[in-house]
Amino acid sequence: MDTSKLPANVFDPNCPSRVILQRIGDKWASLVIQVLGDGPVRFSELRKMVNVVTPKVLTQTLRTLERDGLITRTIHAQVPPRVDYELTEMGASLLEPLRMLREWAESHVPAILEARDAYDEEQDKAVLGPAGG
Amino acid sequence: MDTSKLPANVFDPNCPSRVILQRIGDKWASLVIQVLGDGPVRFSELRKMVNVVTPKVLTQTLRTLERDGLITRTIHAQVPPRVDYELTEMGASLLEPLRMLREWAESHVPAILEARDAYDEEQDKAVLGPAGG
DNA sequence: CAGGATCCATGTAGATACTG
DNA sequence: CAGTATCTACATGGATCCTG
Repeated sequence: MDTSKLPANVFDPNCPSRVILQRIGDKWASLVIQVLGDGPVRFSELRKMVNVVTPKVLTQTLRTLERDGLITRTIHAQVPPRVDYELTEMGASLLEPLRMLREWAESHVPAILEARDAYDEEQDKAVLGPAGG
Repeated sequence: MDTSKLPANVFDPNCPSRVILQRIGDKWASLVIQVLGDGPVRFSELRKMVNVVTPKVLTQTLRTLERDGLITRTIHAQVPPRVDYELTEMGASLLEPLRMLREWAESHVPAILEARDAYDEEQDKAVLGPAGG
């Protein structure tokens, strides 16, 4: 495949654009981004919104996002401590494609569930044999 | 959480729409879908396009996609054997959101790389200490 | 409040060898 | 050609405990 004309190409295993797609599939990253879409949120608020994530994992997620320039981390030197996370411009620009994907996902849930059901039934029949039903 | 009014919600850990997002981030799934965007492709062709995937992993990916109703698997009873994979209508409908995401990813690669560089430099400085530079 | 450190469970990818 | 079976390696997520 000739990819010399392209600045980036997901089909190239060495291309960083690959990791971006995987960032979207990250269990928490895309959720965090969407939560931050409404404005800055502090750590504890973030935890409440995604509900069941441990601080370690949330921190990991946030650091990765920060490193990639998608969010900023602002420390308020106060008592009690307060740290706000906010989308950067680049992070905000991801909101739209992400929203489309989320809408696709949410709207196709029933169809996918049906497909799975049908598939699993076929598999069961096959395992039981043609005379098993 | 009361989600009775919603058909689906990515913020609910129990909602299947979550796994869809992760399917997008799957190392091979989204690539396969995009390859199949041009029409049916057989197993060996698929392997060549994504190049480095082992048959086991590719099969796994394809089965999952098939189970979710995103692709179909057609066996041609011939010698040599031939199996074609093809997008379903639903699978094809994922092409658009996926393409947008891919474009976002590919176009933002430089900015992200820069952000990482900057971030890593800051970290190094912090580790060395204020008098270390 | 906002994490860091440590240990553990799991899932997913890959290597390798074999089959219809 | 198109897979399946088995084993291994590593990344990711989570539980628990501790700190500025």
